[in-house]
Amino acid sequence: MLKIRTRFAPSPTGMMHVGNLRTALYEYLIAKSGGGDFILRIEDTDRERYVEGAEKVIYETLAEVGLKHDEGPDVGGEYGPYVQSERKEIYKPYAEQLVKEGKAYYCFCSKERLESLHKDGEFGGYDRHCRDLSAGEVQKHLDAGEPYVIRQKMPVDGSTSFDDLVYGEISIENKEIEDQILLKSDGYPTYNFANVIDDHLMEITHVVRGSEYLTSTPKYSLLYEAYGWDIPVYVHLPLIMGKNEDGSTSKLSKRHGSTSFQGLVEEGFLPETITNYIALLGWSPKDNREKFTLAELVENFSIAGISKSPSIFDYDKLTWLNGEYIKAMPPEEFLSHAQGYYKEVFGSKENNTEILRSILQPRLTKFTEIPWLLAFFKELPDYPADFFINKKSKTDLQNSPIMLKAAIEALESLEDWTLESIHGCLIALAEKLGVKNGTLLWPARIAAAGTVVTPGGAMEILALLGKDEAVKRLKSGLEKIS
RNA sequence: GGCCCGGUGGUCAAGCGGUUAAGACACCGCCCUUUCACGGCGGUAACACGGGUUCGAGUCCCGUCCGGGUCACCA
Repeated sequence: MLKIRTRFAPSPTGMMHVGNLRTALYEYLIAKSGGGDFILRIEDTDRERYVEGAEKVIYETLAEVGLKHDEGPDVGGEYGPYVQSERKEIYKPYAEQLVKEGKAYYCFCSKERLESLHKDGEFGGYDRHCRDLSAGEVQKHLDAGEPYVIRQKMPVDGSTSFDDLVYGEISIENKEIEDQILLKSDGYPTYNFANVIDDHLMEITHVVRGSEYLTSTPKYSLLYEAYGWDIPVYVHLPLIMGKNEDGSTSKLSKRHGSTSFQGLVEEGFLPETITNYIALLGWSPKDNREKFTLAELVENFSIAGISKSPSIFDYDKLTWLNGEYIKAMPPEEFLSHAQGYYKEVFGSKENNTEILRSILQPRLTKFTEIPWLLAFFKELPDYPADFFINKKSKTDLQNSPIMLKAAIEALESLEDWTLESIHGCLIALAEKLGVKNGTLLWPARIAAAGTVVTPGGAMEILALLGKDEAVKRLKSGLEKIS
């Protein structure tokens, strides 16, 4: 059996959309799960849409998620060059070969004429105006230096079908297929044409792409047939959709939220979360597993698990998954992600990263939440007295001052200020006072944080605050309700 | 509009002729708890519709409806 070769063929036109990334991921998985090669090819035949720097984004994104390509513009390979603009000279002879064989022809129709064709009602394609020009006429136009494109002659009757590993056999009437342009008037090949030539030359075995290509695939097959080449295995992927505000769905786009890999990362999603999540959009493993590293995906992936129906990108589930990844992080890794955000809150002030991690790690879904989660450390919010009232903890405006007063006294005499000592001190105090822990700790936490919802409990917050600031806040809380 | 593809809870989805129709996210409730979370337990919620085929259909066939894709000198 032939070695599997798949290719990711993005156009450098901007950010890396999650749909594209998912295609790249599946191409990588198909290749790697079968011991094959994954190739990167840049398709920049549209010089009008070319965006400076977009190529770099492609390299960086692939590197960041770990989709290492075996061949490509930056790593080389035996089938180069891997940038289509550098392959420009390759395509023309192939197009001309078809002209010589009578399978393609020169077309001198102006853009205006083509446009007028579209305006007149239902017409669905080129009217083949130049298809039967005589050799003499063609030569005349050529000699006059008129711009031309080369079009492939498509069969007029019958139908063309192909097999797709996901969608099965698909058949399209040939009358639906127009005489497609192979070579544009600027000398560049069209996407469809360059794609076929390159895939053949690069010996790509599996063509993997979004299902929006399903209806144009017969055109590809017809090209392979014209050259007498083997047709590759087709694997079309269901589309990723977004949900609109009115409840309808459409192709995922900006109005649905961040849709580029970069945007999601900026929002706080980890690259491994994104990879894991998009792998599950349109594919499911045999078992019910949800968490996969890239290596585990390679092990478990199979084309049979790809579904046909489009799926909606769900930010809620992505957020949950991100939290799972955060929870599973070893302490050092957690710290390296959190450090920058700690600085935003604490500045250069030293802080107990171990306590911070213990209160943050179980509840974080994104590291970007840290600043607002910890905002009360930076500055005590102005809070109303009735925050001290809590039914479950049995606290009210009468007993809260008593609790605070007792806590201040006990804490002030505490010599070393550690989580353990504070814990021991306050638990003992509650017992001494004959109240449940909550009755003492609720007011303490409110006074220390000035907010009802906090990561961690009273003790962690007091410990992190440091003795001076902690006592100061407790006292100001006491004043508030005295 | 023509053509192509799809249609299991709000979302991701398992299911390949016989199941009480999995699981996950979200949501709700209970428990735990020094708050909110986390965690544990439980709950609400689905085979688009109509015809066939079959002893038996979410699973196969046809039609309808709905959704999406595609109809460029874009990729």
